Amino acid sequence: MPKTGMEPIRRKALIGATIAEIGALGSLDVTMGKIAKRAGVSSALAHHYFGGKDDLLLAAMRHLLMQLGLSVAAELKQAHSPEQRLAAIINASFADSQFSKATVSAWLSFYVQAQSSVRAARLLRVYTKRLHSNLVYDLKKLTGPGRADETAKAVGAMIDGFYIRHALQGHALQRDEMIGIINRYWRLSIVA
Amino acid sequence: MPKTGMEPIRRKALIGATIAEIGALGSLDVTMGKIAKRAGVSSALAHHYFGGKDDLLLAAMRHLLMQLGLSVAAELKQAHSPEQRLAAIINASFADSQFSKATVSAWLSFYVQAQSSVRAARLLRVYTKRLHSNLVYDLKKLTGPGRADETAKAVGAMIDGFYIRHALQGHALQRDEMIGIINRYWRLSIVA
Amino acid sequence: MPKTGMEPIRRKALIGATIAEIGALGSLDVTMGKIAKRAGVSSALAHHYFGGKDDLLLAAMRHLLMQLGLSVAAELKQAHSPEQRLAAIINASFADSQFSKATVSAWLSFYVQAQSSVRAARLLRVYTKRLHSNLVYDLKKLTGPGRADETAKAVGAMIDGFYIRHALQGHALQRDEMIGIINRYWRLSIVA
Amino acid sequence: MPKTGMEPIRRKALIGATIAEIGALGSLDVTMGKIAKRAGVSSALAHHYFGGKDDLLLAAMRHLLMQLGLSVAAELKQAHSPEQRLAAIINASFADSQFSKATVSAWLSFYVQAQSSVRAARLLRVYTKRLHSNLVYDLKKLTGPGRADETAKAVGAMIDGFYIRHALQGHALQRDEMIGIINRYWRLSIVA
DNA sequence: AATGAATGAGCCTTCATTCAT
DNA sequence: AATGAATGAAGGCTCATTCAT
Repeated sequence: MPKTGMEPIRRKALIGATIAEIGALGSLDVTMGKIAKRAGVSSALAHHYFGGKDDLLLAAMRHLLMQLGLSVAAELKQAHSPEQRLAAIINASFADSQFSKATVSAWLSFYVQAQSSVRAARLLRVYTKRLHSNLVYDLKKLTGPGRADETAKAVGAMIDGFYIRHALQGHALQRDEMIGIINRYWRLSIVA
Repeated sequence: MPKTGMEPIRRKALIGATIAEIGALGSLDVTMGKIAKRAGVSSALAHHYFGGKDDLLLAAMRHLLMQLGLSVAAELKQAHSPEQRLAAIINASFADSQFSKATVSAWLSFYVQAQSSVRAARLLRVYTKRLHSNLVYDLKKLTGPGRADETAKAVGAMIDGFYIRHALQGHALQRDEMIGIINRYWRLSIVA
Repeated sequence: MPKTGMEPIRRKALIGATIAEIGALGSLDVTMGKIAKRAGVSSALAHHYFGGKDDLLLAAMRHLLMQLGLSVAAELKQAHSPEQRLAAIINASFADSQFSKATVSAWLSFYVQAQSSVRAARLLRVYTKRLHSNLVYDLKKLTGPGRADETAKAVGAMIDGFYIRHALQGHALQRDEMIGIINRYWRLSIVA
Repeated sequence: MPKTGMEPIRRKALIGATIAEIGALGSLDVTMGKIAKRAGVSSALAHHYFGGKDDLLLAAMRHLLMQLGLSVAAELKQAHSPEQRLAAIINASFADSQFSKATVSAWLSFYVQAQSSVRAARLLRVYTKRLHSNLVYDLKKLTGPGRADETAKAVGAMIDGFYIRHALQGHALQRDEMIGIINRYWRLSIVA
C-alpha cells in the first residue's frame, strides 16, 4: 500500500464525511471528531489537511457548489433552445446528486451559516447570482428584460423554497411535481 | 424584596431576548447566558421558567408562530373577497413584525432546527399546513381544486424562498417587489 | 456555609495555587486544570473568575509585584537615613515572602514571559523602574547623580542575577551573603 | 538521490534554527515543526537526528555554551595580565555572538528550563562554575581568596542580571555601559 | 422571586512522536 | 537520507445545567 499521495483521497473522504454528518445531524453542529471518525481518520488529520473546522465546512460547501455547477453544465449540454435550457437549469437543481437528504440538509445549513460567516455568504452569493444570470440569459430571449428579471427572481425563490419544504416535510414532495410547478410558472410568466 | 406576578413579564422578556439574540448572531448558536443577560436576568432564572434551552427556543418559535397568526387574522379582517383574502395572507407574511432582521433570522434558524428536533418540526408543520389550507380555501373559489393545491404549494415555496433571500442578500430585496411577484403569480395561475 | 461572597476567596486561592504550581513545575508550563485542582475548584471556575489563562498568570504576577511593594514599604518604615533606606530596599527583595522557591521560580518565569507578552513586559517594567528610582532617590543623597544612576543599575542587575542563581543552584547561596555583597557594593561605589 | 555526509550539516542547521526560533518567540514554547521548517527539513528528520525535542534543546544549549567558551578563549589569548584577563572574560560574555536577541532569549529560557530539567541544570552549572573559577583564578592574584570568591560571585550575578535586563528592556542598555560597570566593580572590590 | 456558585462534559486545536517508504 | 502520513494525548475554553440560599 503506497504511503504517499493520500492527501486528495483524505480530502475527498473528509468532505464527503462532512456532508454526510451534516445530513445525519440536520445541522452544522457537527464535530471534527465525528466527521473524522466517519472518514476513518483522526481529528488531528482533518486539521492537518484543512486547517480548522471553518475551512472544512467551507470546503464542503464549495464542493456542493461545484457539483451543482457540473450538474447544470451537464443538463445544458443537451438543451438546444431557450425553453429547453431553462428546463435544464431547473432540472439540475433537483438532480439526484443535489436532492439527497444529506445534500439538502447541508445546503439549508449553509444558508443559515451565511448569516454569520462572511466567507459562507460570499460563496452562497456566487450560487445565487449564477443561477439568476443563467435564468435571465434565456428568459430575455423569450420576453422583455424587465419581466425576465422578475421571473428569474421568482424562480430562484421557488427553488430555494421547495428545497426548504423538501428538507422539512420529510421529503414528501415529489421531485417531478416541484419541477413541473416551476416550469409551468415561467412559461406562464413570459407570455403574461 | 421579591415581587409577585413577575412570571409573565420574565417569560416575555426572555422570549424577546432569545429572538433578538438569534437575530444578532444570525444562528441558533446562542447561549443561555447571553439571552439571560440581554433580558436582564440570571441564566438560572431562564432555566427556572423554561426548563432548559430547547424549551426556551421552542417557546420563542411558538411566539413567532402566534405573531404570524395574529398578523394574518388582522389582515383578513379587512378582506371581503377571495382575491383580497389571498393578498391579505401574503401581506401578513411580509408584515413589519415578520420582516425584521431578527425575526427572519429566527425563522430561518428554526427551519434548520426542525431537521433535528421533532418538536420544532411539528411546530413548523403547523405553520406550513395552516398557510397551505388558508391559501387553498380561497384559491378553490377561483379555480379548480387541482390547480388550487398546486398554486398554494408554489406560493408557499415562494414565500419561504424570498425569506431566505431576504436574510441572505442583506435585505436587498424590496418587500413590495416580493409581494407583487407572488400576487401576480397566483392571479396568472388561476386563469391558466 | 454561606454561598455568597466566595469570589475574593476563590481569587486568592487560585492566585496562590498558580504561584505554587509554577514553583512546583519550575516553569509557566502550567495547566489551568492543575492549578484549579490545587485550589480545590474546577478549571471552569478559574475561567469564570479570571477569563483565561493569561489573565490568571498576569493576576499572579501582579500579586507578586504587590507583595514586593508591601515588603519594601514595611522595611522602609523603619529606615531613617539614606543608608538605612538603601539597605531596607535590598532587604525587601530578599524577604522571606519573596525568597521561597515558588516565588523565585515564578519571578524567573515571568521574566521569560515578558519577552512574548506585552502585558507581562509592562508589569515587569513597573517593577524595574520602581526599584531603580527607589535606589536612585537615596543614592543621589550620598553621591553625584551620574554615579547614583550607574550604581542603581548595577544593584538592580545584582539582585536579579542573584535571584537567578538562587533558583538555579538549588538555593545554595545564603541570603545574608547576597545581601552583604550587594550592600558592600553600593557603599564602595558611592565613595569611589 | 540521497547525499552522504549530510548529518553534520543538518545538525548545525537544526541547532541554528532552534536558537533562532527561540529568539523569535522569546520563549521555549517552540515547536519541532517550526524549527524544522526554519531549517528547511521535515520535523521527522529533526527527530531522526536528535531523538526528541528535549535532546534538540539540550544540543542547542550545549552549542551556546561552547560558543561562549570559544569566545572566552579568544579574548584570553590577547590578555597578558590578571587585570586584562578579567576584562577579557567579561568582554567575552558580552561579545557579539552572545549578545544577539536570539542568543540572549535562548540563555534566559534555558535558565528557566534548568529548574525542571536535570540535564539542563547540569549544563548550566558547568557554565556557572567555569565562569566562577575563571574569575576567581585571576582575582586571587590581585586580592585575598575570600574577597576573590565574593567578588567573583558578584560579577557573575551582575552578568546574568544584565542579561535579563537586556532581554527585558528591549535591549536599551548599551553594551559598553554594562561592561564598564562590571569592570569598575571588581577593580573597586579588590582594593577595598 | 432570583441569583451566585459551581461543575461535568465536550469541542477545537496543537504537538511531539512514530512508521512505512 | 528524508519525508509524508498519521495519531494519541493533552490543554484551553465554553456552556447548559444544578443547587443552596
